[in-house]
Amino acid sequence: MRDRFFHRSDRSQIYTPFMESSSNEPVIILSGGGDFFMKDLPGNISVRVENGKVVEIKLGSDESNCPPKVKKELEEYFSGKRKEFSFPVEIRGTSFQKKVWEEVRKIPYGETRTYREIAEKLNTSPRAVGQALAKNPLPLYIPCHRVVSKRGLGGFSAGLEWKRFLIDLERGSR
DNA sequence: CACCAGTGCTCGG
DNA sequence: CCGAGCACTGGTG
Repeated sequence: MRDRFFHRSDRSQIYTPFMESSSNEPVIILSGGGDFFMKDLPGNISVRVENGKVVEIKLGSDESNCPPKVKKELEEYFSGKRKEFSFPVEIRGTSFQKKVWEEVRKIPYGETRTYREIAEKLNTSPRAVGQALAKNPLPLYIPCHRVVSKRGLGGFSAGLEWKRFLIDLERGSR
């Protein structure tokens, strides 16, 4: 059986069975494309898989073809039926970034914390937390949209529209 | 050393 | 109450 996965540089087909790849080749799996997900998402999404694990989720990317397991979980999440993900991931970052991301993963669905609150738990500064979150390779899975500034929303790499959307989604007002 | 997805403070509307 | 300016912050390349 052949699936269609893509190199970042070269979008020609490469075959790698999802979750079973033995090669070390970086593989890109893309999703989105119009009605692939719910119609009112702020944008499409792409997912990158290497050696059977999701290593990058990109909001606002407009390509196509996502592994079925991941697609299913994302669609459930976006329709409000799923609160956590079970697909395999590999989290890549510095040790500090991993600490921040781990802490952020503890924030319950539908709740938010401030950058300062996260910083205090880790004995660091809000600024450093923001900087680590800006590098989050797995938005949604590492729910950085649940971290807001003390006054307003704070920032979001994929755009504040996404951040608002995700917070509203989890609040159930959607 | 110069960036930053932050925060608290101080002014002036 | 709001916004602009400013100092301070701590990890990163």
